[in-house]
Amino acid sequence: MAAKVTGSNDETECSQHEHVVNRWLVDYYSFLALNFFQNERNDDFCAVRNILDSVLARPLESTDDMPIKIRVLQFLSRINEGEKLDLLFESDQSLSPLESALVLLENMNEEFRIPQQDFESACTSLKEMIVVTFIKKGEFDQAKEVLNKHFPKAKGGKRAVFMGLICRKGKTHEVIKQMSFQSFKEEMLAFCQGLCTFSIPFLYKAAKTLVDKRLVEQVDKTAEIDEQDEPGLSSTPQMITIQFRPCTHSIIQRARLQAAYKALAAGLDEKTFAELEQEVETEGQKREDLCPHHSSNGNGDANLNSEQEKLFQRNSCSPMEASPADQPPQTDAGPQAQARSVSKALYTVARLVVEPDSQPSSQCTPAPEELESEVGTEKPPQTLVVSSEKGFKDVECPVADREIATPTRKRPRRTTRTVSKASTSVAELFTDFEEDSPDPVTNGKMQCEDLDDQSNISLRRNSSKTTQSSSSESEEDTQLSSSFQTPMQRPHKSPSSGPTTNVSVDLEDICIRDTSSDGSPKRSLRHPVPQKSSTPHKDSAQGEDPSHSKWKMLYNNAKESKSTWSDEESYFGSKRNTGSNESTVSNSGHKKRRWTDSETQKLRDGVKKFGEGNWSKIKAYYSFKDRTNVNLKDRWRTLKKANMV
DNA sequence: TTTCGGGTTATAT
DNA sequence: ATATAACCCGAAA
Repeated sequence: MAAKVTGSNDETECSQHEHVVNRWLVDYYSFLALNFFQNERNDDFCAVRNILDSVLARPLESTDDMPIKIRVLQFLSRINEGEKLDLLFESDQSLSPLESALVLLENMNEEFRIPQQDFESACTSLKEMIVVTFIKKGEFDQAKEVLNKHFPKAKGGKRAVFMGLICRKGKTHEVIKQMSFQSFKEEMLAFCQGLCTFSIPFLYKAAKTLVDKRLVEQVDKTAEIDEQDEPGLSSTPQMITIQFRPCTHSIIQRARLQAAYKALAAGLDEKTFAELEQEVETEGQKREDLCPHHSSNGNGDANLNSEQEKLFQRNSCSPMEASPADQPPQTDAGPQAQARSVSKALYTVARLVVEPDSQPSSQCTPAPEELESEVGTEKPPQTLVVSSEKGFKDVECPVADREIATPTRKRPRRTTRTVSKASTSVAELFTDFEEDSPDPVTNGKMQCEDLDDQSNISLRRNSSKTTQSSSSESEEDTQLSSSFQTPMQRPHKSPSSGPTTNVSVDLEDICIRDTSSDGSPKRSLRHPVPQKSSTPHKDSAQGEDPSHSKWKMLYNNAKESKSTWSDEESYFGSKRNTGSNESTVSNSGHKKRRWTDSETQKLRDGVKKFGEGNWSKIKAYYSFKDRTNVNLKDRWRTLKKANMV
């Protein structure tokens, strides 16, 4: 807040605003994307994903769970295109969408704390689906390759079945029939929902509130209009509170409007105010027609009305406006202020949208805080009317009940506030929404029906996870950052940067560091090896892409928010622990980081390409997150020892 | 500076 | 408590 206040600078303020708004947008579209994925609305999912790419290219505030959400969406994007083997998410390696998803999954496992069992399960399903997909498409050579790669040794009956099919070039088998891609997608979705909660976004709630409000107003309007029409009013109108109910066409406003109109139209012979009004009414009616709910029974839903009224009363404006914008996500100003200011930097840098390379690094600072969670409150489901869009509908339904979603946030401070909505001022209202979120309970509900079960579960996990995730992120960046399709480039290594970073590798490094609070973008992220993006591209398309950059940014932001800055390293502990040890994490030091399959595979490829012992070359060519030459060497030694090479 | 190999330590079982 | 993967450190090239 401080920042805001001080914000003498318009520019600064604007950029800050943009960060906030973009955060809302990301939240909102992430939510929408998940719903589309869930409802099998492929086109809508892709469209929203593209929007997200664009928004992510802009500076924005991050929240604790934003990084994982982004990762999740990237992951789901790949899953969604899983059967399209011609799509490439990673430029370099021609990985199929599902292989790309696997890489992302492994990175997520490192960056966030994912319950090991869930991870293993998802991983296995994904690996099997990779093989099955190749088999179904008749790509037996690739199927064999991935089978050997991911299921090196015996792994039960399925491996044998797959191998049998591959050998005889058969595409059908009971086992394969049972593995429908649809159920696989559902499984992956369930897994993702366990990783983070896509609570009802602020914008959604705000829109809903507005819609509801309109309904109510209409009702009121009809009632009140009569009164207002009276001529007398016009005289004193102004004083009246503009504030109350302004946004809508409330009566009061009308009076003001009339006065204003008279003044402005004084010498003209345009329509009289009354005529004008008439037109408006006509329009209004038309509108009503469109929305049966409201019009038909003015007061129709009691629920709605009452609730909305509350909102309205407090808010003078449409909810949207009033909302949270102001509130910084977190409660206290202190940190926030910082965050925001930082973001500014982002602003500038960030935009690089166009060029993937440019990366702003860091920047965005995150505001940790929170998200607003909730405006919620509204209950009436019906609001739908307004939303003509299908998309919304889907969303709405679930939501309708209550929302409140509060994601888990990890952020510390926050005064505990109870969520009472009753709070008075508008501002508070929003504030509450945003901050409070603590109620997990409510959260769950938002998800669509199918998910419900899961959602509960997910919530819990999330909470723990998200937290972790925040701190952890290391590798992911890579992914995010890289996301997008870029086909080409490998990493260039950037000029050598310090020892640590070096190589082109991953953004992760970068990101993490970036996060370091300073905000100075030190490392630019380059996209090294591009890995995947959310948006696939066939080859042709490449053109734009801001996508990755955005993802990266997000990432960065997100990370930053977390905190860890200080640490230089990326993961603070992260890794995978199964959970228990945070202590370890906390240690400044590093803990041991287990090698992922993808890393191991890169190492194998590297040795194959450059020969054993040329660790520095291998490290420079491939992106290894936070591995030193010696680490590579040691890993190779381990592999040899285990006869895995 | 990079690589190697022995020793140490964190982690999973 | 044990086995082992991951990591550290000093020496050598």
